[in-house]
Amino acid sequence: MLDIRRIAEDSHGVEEALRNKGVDAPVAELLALHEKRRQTVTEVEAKKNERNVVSKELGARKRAGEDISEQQYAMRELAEHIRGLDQEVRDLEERLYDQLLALPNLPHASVPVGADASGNREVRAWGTPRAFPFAPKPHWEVGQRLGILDFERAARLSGSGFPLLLGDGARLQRALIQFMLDLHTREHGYLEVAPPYLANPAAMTGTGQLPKLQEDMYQLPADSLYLIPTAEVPVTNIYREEIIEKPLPIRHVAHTPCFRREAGAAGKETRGLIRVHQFEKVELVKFVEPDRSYEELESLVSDAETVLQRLGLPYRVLELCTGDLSFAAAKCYDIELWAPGHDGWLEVSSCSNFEDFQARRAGIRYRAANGKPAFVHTLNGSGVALPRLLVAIIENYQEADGSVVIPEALRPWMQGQERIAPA
RNA sequence: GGAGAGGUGGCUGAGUGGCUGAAAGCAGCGGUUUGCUAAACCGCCGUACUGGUUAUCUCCGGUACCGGGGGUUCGAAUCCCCCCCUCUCCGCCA
Repeated sequence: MLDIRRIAEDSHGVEEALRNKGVDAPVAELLALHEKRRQTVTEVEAKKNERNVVSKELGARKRAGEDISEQQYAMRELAEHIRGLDQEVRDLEERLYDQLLALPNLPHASVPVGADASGNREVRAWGTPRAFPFAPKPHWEVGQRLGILDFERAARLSGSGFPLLLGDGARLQRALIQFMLDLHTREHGYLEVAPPYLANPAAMTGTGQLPKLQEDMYQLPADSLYLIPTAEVPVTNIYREEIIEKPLPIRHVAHTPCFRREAGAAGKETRGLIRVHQFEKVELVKFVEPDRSYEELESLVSDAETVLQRLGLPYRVLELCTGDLSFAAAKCYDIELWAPGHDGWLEVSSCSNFEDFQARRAGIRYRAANGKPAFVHTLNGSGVALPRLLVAIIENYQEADGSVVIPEALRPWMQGQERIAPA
């Protein structure tokens, strides 16, 4: 959520920043609501002061045995007036709040201006795609022949877009999760957490999934809960409505399943494991002091990159332009893996600095150097998402005979197994 | 799911209609004492909104907040209603 006072101070700057993100913000209307609310609050508070003063006086006179029924009648009218003004303030605040909740975050000044993904900038690339002596196959062919992926039976269970891993496929995924959790906790200083997979509307609003992205989520209306689309939601909301007293930064890593409806998506970009309704992900989340959040963003990206480097998978890092930034992000890097069978790049991580956007929505604060409460900056990034990581491993490490070599760095988590061969 | 108990400031814990933004203790901050540490003593010590003042971190007021929402009353932490959460017991269950 944006700070209405910041909008008031620099309405033109805010308008332009939002336009770069492709949003036409009703700034004038927001400011009018804000001003009207302030006036009404001032008015009702004066009335309440009067009520408090007179009530105290009436109490004393009543105890002294005076007849105060006439004044009580006048006070009843005052109370009625106050009730009306209170309602007016509530209405104004609700309208203002709803509008502010619908506004996306402002892009950071360093973010390149652009309308869509074509404006993204490659900041670096790592690794060299392997030269194949044969035509590399897509992962769904390799995986189905190995018997580690079964899309048809999965569809019978749940519908299309739900993965079913079998045997060494399931085992490979489990090993990758362990490998990543161990890496981030032992070498990168993250504290592992195992959060709930269902979250309430307040949590979803805190991180920015609500109100805009309601249609993208699986809902459980009987219990007013949503299945989490990412561990970002439960982990970031751990400190909702708190003034964090422990020292910052706080770095958390969590492995969770993620659920996304992905309504409308279909075609080449969704084949096999590339875009699914349910997937596993290891997520990194940070709570940091505002003046350190951009260096923490760089180290976050680097922590995710380490996973791919250890596994020997070629990737590139993109800096997203203003038009491609997600709703809540001020700045974001995507990491994309090379997938030779798919013959394209696959996003496996998205590392964002939300600055105080989520913190303001969720009420996550810390004590600044002057002892006053202030909003933290929140960041998160995948470290990394499993299905596309599996795709990249299967496609990059496939052999002519249809087997898949297990990356050396992963073998300790696979009890030394070196390859997945046809059964 | 059923029955009961309870939700007060960072923590513990008083408070059943006005004298309570809230006793007391702990923790924290500042100071005195001290060779250092500790102890002792003194003071400070919630959040948000809002008016004025001021150099953005100042100062002086006001309003609201004792799980959330609504109500009764001139006046509610305190009385009533609904909801949420925690604990105990029973039931169910991985």
